Amino acid sequence: MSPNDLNEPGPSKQSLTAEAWAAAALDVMAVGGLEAVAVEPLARKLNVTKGSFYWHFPNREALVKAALALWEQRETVDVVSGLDQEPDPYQRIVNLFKRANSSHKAGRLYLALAAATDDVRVNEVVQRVSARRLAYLEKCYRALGMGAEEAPLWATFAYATFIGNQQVHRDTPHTFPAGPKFREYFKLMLRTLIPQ
Amino acid sequence: MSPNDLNEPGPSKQSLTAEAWAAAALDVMAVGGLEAVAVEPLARKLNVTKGSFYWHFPNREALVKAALALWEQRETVDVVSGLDQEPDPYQRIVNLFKRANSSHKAGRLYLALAAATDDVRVNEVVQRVSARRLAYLEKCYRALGMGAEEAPLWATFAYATFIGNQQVHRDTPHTFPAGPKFREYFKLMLRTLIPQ
DNA sequence: AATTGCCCATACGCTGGCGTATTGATACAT
DNA sequence: ATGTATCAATACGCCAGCGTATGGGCAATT
Repeated sequence: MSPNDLNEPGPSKQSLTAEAWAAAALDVMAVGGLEAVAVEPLARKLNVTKGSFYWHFPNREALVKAALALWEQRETVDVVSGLDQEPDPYQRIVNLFKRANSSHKAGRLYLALAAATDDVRVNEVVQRVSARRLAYLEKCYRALGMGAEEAPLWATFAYATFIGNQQVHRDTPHTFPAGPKFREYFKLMLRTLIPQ
Repeated sequence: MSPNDLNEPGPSKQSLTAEAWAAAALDVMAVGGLEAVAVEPLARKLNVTKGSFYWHFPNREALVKAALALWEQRETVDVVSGLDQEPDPYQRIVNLFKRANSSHKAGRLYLALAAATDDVRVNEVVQRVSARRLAYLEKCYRALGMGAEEAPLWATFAYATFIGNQQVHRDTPHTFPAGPKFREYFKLMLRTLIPQ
């Protein structure tokens, strides 16, 4: 969303907002997981001290909550606004896949959050977001003329595949198809996962 | 592997071994991730003090290394020994899928490790294990008569799908197909991912 | 009986992150 | 100019986990 002008150089005498803290929390979460959302390290990264933090938030808990809320809102808005105006259901699924395989950062963030589902609050949010995505996919498949029996299965199948792609791409970047190979791979997935 | 007789009741006056510590480390890792591999909490769980731990290991680092080695060995042995004696390549892939969707614990463990790939040592091991699995899958597809161009793509596709299944199943257990639905889902994946 | 080696308990200091309390600085309003 | 609200710095105590040092129990050996 906001191209973060924080980090090293940061004069940026603009006062920090709570949302800026939440966004920064998501940033580090994408790299270091939930545990990386720590007050003092974050403050250092933002070139302030925790004195600032505890003005905006009562405690670390609140920051995590805010970050999760921000993430959920981003994801939900993304899905609903961007994609739903495409009339063709086939193209809608294609767009979903494109999006999933493009924004690296969002992918890493999802995986980081999904890895922290031992935390109850995280689990709730991840479940909601995943359920929404699944429901959306199912709707697409039904719009393609698929029955109420098959559609959920195909939706789960497709969703699992593109979550798995993010995972595999992150874990073994070397073996993951790249360049022209990727375009082939992409087409293969599409024609396999969208029966018509 | 070993049905852990540790935990609460534990009289078990058998002295602990380094491998027992490593196994316990993997256990907690499957639930709480890499950060959960902490010396003192683990010692409590094993009904000893860290005095024991620091006899077997020089430090936490060594424990993590040992746990990773144990995991890699388990995974590799699993893949090579159990599956490779099946002659039919089709059935081999089926067995792989069955295995992936059966042992919950192993799945959670993989996801936990994959989530900690910011740690260099973890990343190396995960990469090796994933690469081995992918290579194995590719060999299966080639044995099915697939060309050197297509086989890696299908292997990646299949691997991503069953990694994604573990992920989705963990993150949204409610929406994941269960019981008879799952058998349908399973068959759908098989006939889609194994062209013949 | 004494010794040696294996395995673990206890006690200690160190570090990093959490949360609080207090003070400081800048902007804006009056 | 002076006061007030907003945002941040500093200093403090607390806790949990890491690593060390040292000693204790309990075999097996001699």
